[in-house]
Amino acid sequence: MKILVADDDLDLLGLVAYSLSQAGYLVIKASDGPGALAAFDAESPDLVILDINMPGTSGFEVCTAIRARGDVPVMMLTARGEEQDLVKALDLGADDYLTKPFSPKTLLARVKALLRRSTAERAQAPLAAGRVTLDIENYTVRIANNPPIALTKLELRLLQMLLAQAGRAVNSDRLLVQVWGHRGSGDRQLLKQLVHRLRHKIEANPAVPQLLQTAAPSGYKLVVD
Amino acid sequence: MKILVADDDLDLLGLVAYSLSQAGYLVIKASDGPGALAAFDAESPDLVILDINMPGTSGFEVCTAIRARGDVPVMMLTARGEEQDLVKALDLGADDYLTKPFSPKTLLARVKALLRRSTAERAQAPLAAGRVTLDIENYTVRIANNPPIALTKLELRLLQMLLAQAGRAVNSDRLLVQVWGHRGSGDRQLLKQLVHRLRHKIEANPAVPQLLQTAAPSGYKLVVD
DNA sequence: TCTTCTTGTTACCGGTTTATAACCACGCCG
DNA sequence: CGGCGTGGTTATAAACCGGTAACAAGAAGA
Repeated sequence: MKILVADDDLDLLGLVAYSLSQAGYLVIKASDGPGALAAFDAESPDLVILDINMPGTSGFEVCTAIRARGDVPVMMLTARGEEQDLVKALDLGADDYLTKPFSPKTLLARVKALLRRSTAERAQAPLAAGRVTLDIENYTVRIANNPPIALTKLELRLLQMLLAQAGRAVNSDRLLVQVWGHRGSGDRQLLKQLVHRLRHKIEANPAVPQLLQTAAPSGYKLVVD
Repeated sequence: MKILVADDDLDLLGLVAYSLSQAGYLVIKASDGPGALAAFDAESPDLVILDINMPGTSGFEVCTAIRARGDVPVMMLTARGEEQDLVKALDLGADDYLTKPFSPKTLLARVKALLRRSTAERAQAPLAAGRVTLDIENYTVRIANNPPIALTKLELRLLQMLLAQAGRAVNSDRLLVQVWGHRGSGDRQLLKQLVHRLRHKIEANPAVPQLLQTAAPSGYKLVVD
């Protein structure tokens, strides 16, 4: 998870960045408004933390600009007792705010909550690579421009795993665990069957697979080109 | 918009309720945990404001119970300097919190932000989509220009959930939780029956559903054209 | 209280999906 | 050549799922 932090107070910036990176987040720093926007465009972070009081371009303007670009969650930082700011920030579309001073613990808790919420909202984007498009919601695949093909639960999961590593071979044991869970590990027959059925669905000629190919020495890969 | 407020401090409860109702919200009050849950089930509010420190059932427990029933936004109230509580509350799935004492202005700003976010998330779950119009007050649906059809409580909730995601498939487990709460989770038979009964009410030919269709491999969707 | 409507429970049917087993073809290596 | 491991295929059994019916339990209203 990538987090953009913008604050002109370099001490605070360093502290916030340190706390976040300790917690495993990748942090991008900016010390003014224009810098924050440039970094936003370059890095497309998953979350933005903005100080309201920055010289030049204020946090408000940056927030507005970010809102215009998409729905990345934005957290505003404000000095204590500036309720005006807070109301304005939330009206501009900020998702949360923190009043300085705050503890790293609080920061992390709020960041975590925001990220959880936003990833939960997305979650349902179609997964695609090359000519293969997977519609997880409707349990269908679409190859090139052909009509969508209905999939079963297991077929979907197998394709999902292969698509995530599109073009590269995925080990059989790994697939077994990912599709069936640990229960099925070691049972190659399950995978054989599933591949067989899936090929009959998605391949023009199942005997000579173009998409779902066998990869030596023990695995499969999805060729998407 | 309906807001449920639960606090054992009756002065504060009154103050909060007054501020909110002045702002045009419909307020339901509760002074303890069990009362809050009962009111929640009876009124299905759009937002819940919970004091953490209540005698008997704590705000945490109430919060957990509400999370289990759906994704209504929850705001927690906590006394200053209780960061443990705050972290715990957010981990339990609370969406926001306020530290006492707070001004009515702050309260309203946060409430507004939470409600805006949740309604945006729900993709403005309306009472109507395409030719299907749901009258929640009167427990009726209207299909195209036909006369309204009376619904039971469960039928209404099911339609409400499907209508909110009109056209898209909704997972059975999700429906079970949303309609029955966690109690019914895992019991597909309940859903089967409800769908069956509902189809007999709203479909011209229940055997070939045009509106309430089965979505592979485990869900239903409302087709509204 | 009695009656009616709603909801929950159990059972069964037919279809699909998944699991299990057996068999074949192929390449590898002694 | 012949065992052995691998992947592909076929066949069959078991599990699961959705739809339906019938009935019991519960809630609501007269």
